[in-house]
Amino acid sequence: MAENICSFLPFGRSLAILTKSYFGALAKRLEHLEIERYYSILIIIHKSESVCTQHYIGEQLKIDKVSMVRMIDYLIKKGFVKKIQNPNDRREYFIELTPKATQLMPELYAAIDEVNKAALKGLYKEQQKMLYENIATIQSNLDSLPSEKIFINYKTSNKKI
Amino acid sequence: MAENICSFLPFGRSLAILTKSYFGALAKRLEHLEIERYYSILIIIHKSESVCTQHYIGEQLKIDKVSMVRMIDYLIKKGFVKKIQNPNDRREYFIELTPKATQLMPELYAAIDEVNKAALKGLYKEQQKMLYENIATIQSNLDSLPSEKIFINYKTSNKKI
DNA sequence: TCTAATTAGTTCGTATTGCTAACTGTTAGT
DNA sequence: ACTAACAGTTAGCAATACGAACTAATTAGA
Repeated sequence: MAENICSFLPFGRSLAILTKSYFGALAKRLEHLEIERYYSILIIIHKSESVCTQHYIGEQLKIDKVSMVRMIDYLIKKGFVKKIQNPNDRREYFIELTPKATQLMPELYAAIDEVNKAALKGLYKEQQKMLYENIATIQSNLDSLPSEKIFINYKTSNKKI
Repeated sequence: MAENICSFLPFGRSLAILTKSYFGALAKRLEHLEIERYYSILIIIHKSESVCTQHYIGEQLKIDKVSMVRMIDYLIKKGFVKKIQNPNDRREYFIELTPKATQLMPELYAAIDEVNKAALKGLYKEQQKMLYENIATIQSNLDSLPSEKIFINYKTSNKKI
């Protein structure tokens, strides 16, 4: 088509489709691992310089606390994180990586790096930098707008394409 | 933080959060309308130069056929589209906008334009153009990677933030 | 022509996630 | 001591993606 029909769609629609494709590729790249979701939670914990509560993780990833409970439960069940009550504030629990998860992190970073590189192929370093900056700008613009909460899910299926 | 923790996350995570924010803002901007979802389906139909089958719409928006059934049913129930069996291939149904939907389209485009403008505020026209191009490039890169199907949902809630 | 394969769309069941609301236990403020 | 706020939990609802099985219609092939 001369004028792609997608150019009329809301900007966010392009992003949604892009996001979907990205996580599809990442899931494929990581399918040999024992875990197929919640990588970002592991990264937040791993990269955090301090201890992480569920509240903190949820804030970073914009995940609500109820969903956080479910996700952390899953990660505990899989043996990737453990929950340690903060003795100084017993309402909180510190979420920590198990050795099993720690051991897995380099591979996770490598996979992410690989998919990022593949996704950004053909963009000059300058363009990549600008892209990240623009995304940050847009995020900041949107954060200042009135909005309704929106629900976004990612779930891998077993179907290969 | 000097080095934002988010910079370590998969690129797609930034996109996911951005997408979420975008649709939150758009939903807010459109909350006075009688419809709160599936705008993109209406746009695909409206902008298409030919008739639209469910199959075609799903392909454009990367929505699976089962979900398409539900969405079209919703739009029919709301009186925004109607389904007309193709006499030349009675397996197919053409999805068409009702006058009610047609009448609503200008406002929808205006709202999208407004949110897009707000989202892209601070980016020069050149940068915006580059952004769109880069997104298209990345999409094309990702389309050529092996992937698993991924599930993405958007649902507005009633909670205001 | 007759049969098999394919296609458009539907229905059912399952899984995931976000939300609200109500709840427990803990901490902080007055 | 009493109350409010907070971290996290639980239960239930809604929305969406998926696979599988299905119907009806069409197309391809022998």
